[in-house]
Amino acid sequence: MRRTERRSDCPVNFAVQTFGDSWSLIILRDLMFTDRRTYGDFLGAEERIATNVLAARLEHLQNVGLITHRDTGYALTQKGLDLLPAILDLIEWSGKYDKRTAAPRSFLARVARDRDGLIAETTARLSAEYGL
Amino acid sequence: MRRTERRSDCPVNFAVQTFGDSWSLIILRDLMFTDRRTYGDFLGAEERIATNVLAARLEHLQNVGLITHRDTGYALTQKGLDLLPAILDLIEWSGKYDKRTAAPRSFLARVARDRDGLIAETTARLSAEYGL
DNA sequence: CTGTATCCTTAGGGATACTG
DNA sequence: CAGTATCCCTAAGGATACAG
Repeated sequence: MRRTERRSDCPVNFAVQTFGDSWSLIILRDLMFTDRRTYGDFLGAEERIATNVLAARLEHLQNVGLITHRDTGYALTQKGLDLLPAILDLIEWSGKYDKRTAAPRSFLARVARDRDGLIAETTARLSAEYGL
Repeated sequence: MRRTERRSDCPVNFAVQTFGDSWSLIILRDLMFTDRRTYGDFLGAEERIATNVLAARLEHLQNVGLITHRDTGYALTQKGLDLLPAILDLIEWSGKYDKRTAAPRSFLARVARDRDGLIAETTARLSAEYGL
């Protein structure tokens, strides 16, 4: 994202400019689908983000209101949790087109067959954990 | 995307690394929701992409199989069209959180109330146009 | 353990002139 | 109209040492 000013008021552009870098979605994924919650946890993720980059992304995600920082670690905000449907769609899409995908077949099946239920269930669980 | 090798087989990562740059989704948006189909059309979009960048993104999107190039202009592939649900979710999310969003209220209302219907309708229309 | 601070590199992007 | 070709530049990312 070279240009810092908003390129347009298009909603797709808003999304791209808000979390369309190469690490934000990875961190949100961790907060949604894994038990990683702390700085050290995120560093342990398979993708091997650099320490300074992680710090920068965490700060950015706080600035745009997608996460907060508590004593227990980082937490999703409602705004961040509201990206769950979109991210599930991305997972479903990748599951369909990436032959090497690590997404469990059972999970992909569930997304395809019961997307709404999965969203409801996951939202409930995460809302409880994050106190939303 | 500094690292060119795949960072992991996580489906979220696959999506990020496939179209997670700052222009791919803008082009896909044009092919889904506007009548822009040609190089010149894309250049005319509000976001003002540079000519060389556009050419590079169009080539990339062809390489990853999201679009094709016909005499009539660029077209979505099935793989590209399959990103419609995710993009609609992003639009819905931006509509909710971006005060300045240019997304028409009527469209946002439709997405919220009848997402499945909207997807079906749009998919049908675009499938016909693109011959999928 | 949770970050900062540095230093460095490069891909991505921006501007613009040009070509078939 | 549909791109190429250049040149340039900076933000994003990577590596690693250090600090509280």
